Amino acid sequence: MGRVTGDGTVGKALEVLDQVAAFGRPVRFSEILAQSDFPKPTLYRFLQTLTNQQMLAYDPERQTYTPGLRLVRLAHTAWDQSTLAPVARPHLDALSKAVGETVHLAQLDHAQVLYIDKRNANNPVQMYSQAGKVGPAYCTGVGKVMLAFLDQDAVETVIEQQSFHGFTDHTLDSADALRAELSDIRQNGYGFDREEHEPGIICVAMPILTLAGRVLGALSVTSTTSRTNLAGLEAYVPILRETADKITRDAQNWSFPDYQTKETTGI
Amino acid sequence: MGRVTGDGTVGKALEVLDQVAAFGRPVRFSEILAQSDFPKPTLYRFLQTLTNQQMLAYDPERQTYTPGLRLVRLAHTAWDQSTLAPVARPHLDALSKAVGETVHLAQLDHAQVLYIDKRNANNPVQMYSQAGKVGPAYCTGVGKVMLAFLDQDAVETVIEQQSFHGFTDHTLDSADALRAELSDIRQNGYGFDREEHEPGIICVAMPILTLAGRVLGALSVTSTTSRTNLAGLEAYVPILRETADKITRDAQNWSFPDYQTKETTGI
DNA sequence: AAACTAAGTTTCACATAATGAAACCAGTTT
DNA sequence: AAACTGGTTTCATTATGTGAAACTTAGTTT
Repeated sequence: MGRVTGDGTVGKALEVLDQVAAFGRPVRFSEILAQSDFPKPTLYRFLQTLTNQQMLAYDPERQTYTPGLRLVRLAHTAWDQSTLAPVARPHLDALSKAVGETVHLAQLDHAQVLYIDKRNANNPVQMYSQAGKVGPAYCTGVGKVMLAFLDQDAVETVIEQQSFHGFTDHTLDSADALRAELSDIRQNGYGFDREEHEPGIICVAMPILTLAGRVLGALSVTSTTSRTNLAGLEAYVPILRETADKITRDAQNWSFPDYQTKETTGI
Repeated sequence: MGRVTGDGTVGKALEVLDQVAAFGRPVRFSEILAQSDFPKPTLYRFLQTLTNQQMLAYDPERQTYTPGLRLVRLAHTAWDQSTLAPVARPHLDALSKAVGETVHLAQLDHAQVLYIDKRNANNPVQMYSQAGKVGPAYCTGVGKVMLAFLDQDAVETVIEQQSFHGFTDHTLDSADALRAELSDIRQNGYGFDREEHEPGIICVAMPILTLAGRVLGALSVTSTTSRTNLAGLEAYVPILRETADKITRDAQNWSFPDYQTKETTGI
């Protein structure tokens, strides 16, 4: 039959969940239906189930669905256990204090960049708003340095999945351009975003690798062309490398999360 | 046969997901099996499906499961669309700056307090680590003020679900004690945490209500007995009330999320 | 090295649960 | 009042999920 999901009913339900999330705003049944491959009653049932399960929230007033609170609860654990964030946190704090610019911590998820943590330039942060955000891999500093250190065939798989939308006129808009850039990055050990995603926004990025060389994530320091330039950002390379190394070291050791006291401090 | 979930296969799968998350650490198949009502192969299949779907992450090295990255992605949207956080953010920033103490924004989820956002006292924040965290309703400032303004029968339902564990010797450890406290809070319009959850930790909390009086969430300012006392915290009541009012007002207006430009700023 | 054991994985007959065409039920519009 | 449109329910059919039992490693013991 038609290409669906694999993973049976559960997979299908999660597909619906993704669809709703993808709208990025409260959506009505009919809007989802229009996007969906599922027949009306099937979709209807999934939405009911997901809502029951608090994976979606339903606003009876406006008759709209949004992703539900249960996700927030679950994600807390996910963030704390399946990402670099807890290990990286102190190092990210230090880095942030040292450079005084916006810093990001990201990981690769599928073929996308997933932002895991962030410190804002000066104003005391509004984080989670950004953690969990996804972005294109081919035109962000963190994205490119992570791709650069993937193994050859993994890169190709990921490259195939990029859509190469030209955000600015500096955006690398072809697989070949990207391959060349990745090769450069591999050479240097770090990379830049030269206003490739947003005009005026530049960054320098450093991969976080295991001792064996596997990609764990990436760090970046972001600024604007009005405040500095690439040469200015390059000055941060040493401290970025240091920070990345520390994270690597901690991650390596910490990999035995031997029964940490689950809740030492109350919230 | 035995009480399960309702919501068919999807519900069961999500139950498993919760179980894994509840461990709060990477878990092996056999550990989950021990907790689970599902027979071995059934559980096995669910874990496979969830892992496939990135709702769980599997570490083949240690043979352990943890909540997966997909949750982080999804929660971002949930947080941004189904919580007070985006509306409250600027007001929370202002409040934080004004009082210089740790402030929390929370909502009620099931019978628990779900922390949605936070600003730390002085050190520039490590938020998401806390957002998504859940806590008991009966012995936190935010929990109690939210319960206080629920309608009568809703309160009773919630009270039944509390477990009344005595965290400290100030903890309200019975339904009746709690009912009395709620009545006081209703009188005053705000409430305290008198070291009920953690010794030395006190807070003043203010509900966020709709104009019609329905509970949306709660705010709190937290401090320690070494730095101040309840009278000291009470001084924050006016600014807390003001902040809560502003959030109410914005939430009321903002409820038509009329096609906001999905991504104005890149990350 | 043969005999246990425990943890994880696969099989397969069976029963349950998901499926979706069609029908139904508001509200709205023509 | 007839013809939409968006949402909900029914129900026979079928696909899917189910779990006892069997099997496969890998790790211990005798």
